[in-house]
Amino acid sequence: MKRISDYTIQRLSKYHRSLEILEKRGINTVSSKELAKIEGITPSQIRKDLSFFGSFGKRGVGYNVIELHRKIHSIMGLDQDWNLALIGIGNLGKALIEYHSFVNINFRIRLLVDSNKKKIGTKIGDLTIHPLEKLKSLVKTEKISIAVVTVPSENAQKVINILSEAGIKAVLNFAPTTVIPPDGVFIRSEDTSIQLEALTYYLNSHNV
Amino acid sequence: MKRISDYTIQRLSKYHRSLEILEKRGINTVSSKELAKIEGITPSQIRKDLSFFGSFGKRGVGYNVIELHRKIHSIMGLDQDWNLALIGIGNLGKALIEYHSFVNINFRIRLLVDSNKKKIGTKIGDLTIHPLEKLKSLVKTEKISIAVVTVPSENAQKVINILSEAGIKAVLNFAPTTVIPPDGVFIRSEDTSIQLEALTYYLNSHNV
DNA sequence: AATTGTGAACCTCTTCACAGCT
DNA sequence: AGCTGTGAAGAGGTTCACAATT
Repeated sequence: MKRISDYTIQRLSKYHRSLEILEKRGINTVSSKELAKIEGITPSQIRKDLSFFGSFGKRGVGYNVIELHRKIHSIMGLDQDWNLALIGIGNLGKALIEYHSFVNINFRIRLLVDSNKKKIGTKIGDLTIHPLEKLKSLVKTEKISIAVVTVPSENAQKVINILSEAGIKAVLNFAPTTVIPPDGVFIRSEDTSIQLEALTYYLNSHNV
Repeated sequence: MKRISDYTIQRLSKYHRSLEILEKRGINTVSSKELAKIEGITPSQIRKDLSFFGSFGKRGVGYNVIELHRKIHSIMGLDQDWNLALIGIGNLGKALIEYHSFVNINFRIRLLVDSNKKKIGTKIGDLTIHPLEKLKSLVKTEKISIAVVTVPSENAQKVINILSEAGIKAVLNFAPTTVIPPDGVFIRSEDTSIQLEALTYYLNSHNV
């Protein structure tokens, strides 16, 4: 199959969420026009995105909400559950553990890791904090496939390299720094300060 | 001036951060090639990004680190401080208040707002939680220009519309839902579940 | 009559390649 | 000799427009 762009993938995830809401409201059918209105994009964009994966609609009618939801669910790899490791148990890490929306039905934090000796061995909920050295074996026993990295910026690259050696192929990075993906590792970053600075750029340039 | 793409703005923010680190290390000069290595992108990308704003380098030499840092600092609107309002004081909101990297030198949370009557009037640090109804007047007195929205998804659009009416032009949205920007309002979103689902998509499709 | 699915056109972003400076 | 700045080429993403289908 032709490589699908990242833009398409992120939009699919949004469609997935919107379809879930429509489904809960008992709506049976949605057209690309209606969904586009919800998403704030064009109908063609939606049709094009879906076309990479098949033909899910009925001409003259639209898409069956339940069917399309299920289809995207499967495309996104959500037919299975995913076990996460959280690396770096500071304020942000703790907030993520408690953050309700984060503990989605498909994602479960199964492993806590920190390098601070004072933290190692202590518990949060029913999870014990482990040292980085144990990562390789714990990744196997806990069947971890995604690591969430909330360590300080200066340690992020090093930690991600270690994760890669331990067999982790996907990382969600919260450290506000550029990290270079090791071979075969997917990294996505959430970087609040970049977002804020993008806003100040626009505010600043808009008032000139 | 020609409209600058969002990609360029986000990269400038990254260059800014890298230059800060180089500056602290006492490095005087950096070439586009060297900076590109740090950022994991091409040298032409960096030169092109900078070219939208002027010519800051010396041919045959490279860029003066301090000078380029200062220039980007100014482009990004960081010559001034920015006052933020935090709307929605749940777990995530509290984490953001405490999150050290968030309290950058240029950004300061000055106003807390929530709609829960039990929370209104209580304090976090030296800030009191105010009701949404007082927003309009408080935005003025506290000189707020950016709102950070950490309310539940179902309230996000409504809250953002109210923020817009109160004169807010820039929003950083953490609610995991699509929001349509009111006229003249810049919105940027951090959406952890989209990032995670992008990762599961890649993990899933990579193993086929 | 309405809406999908899609090739083609269009637009935007990235990379190339080289003239111009230091 | 080395590196920037930039027009042109290339790659990639979005929108158009219309035939196909219900």
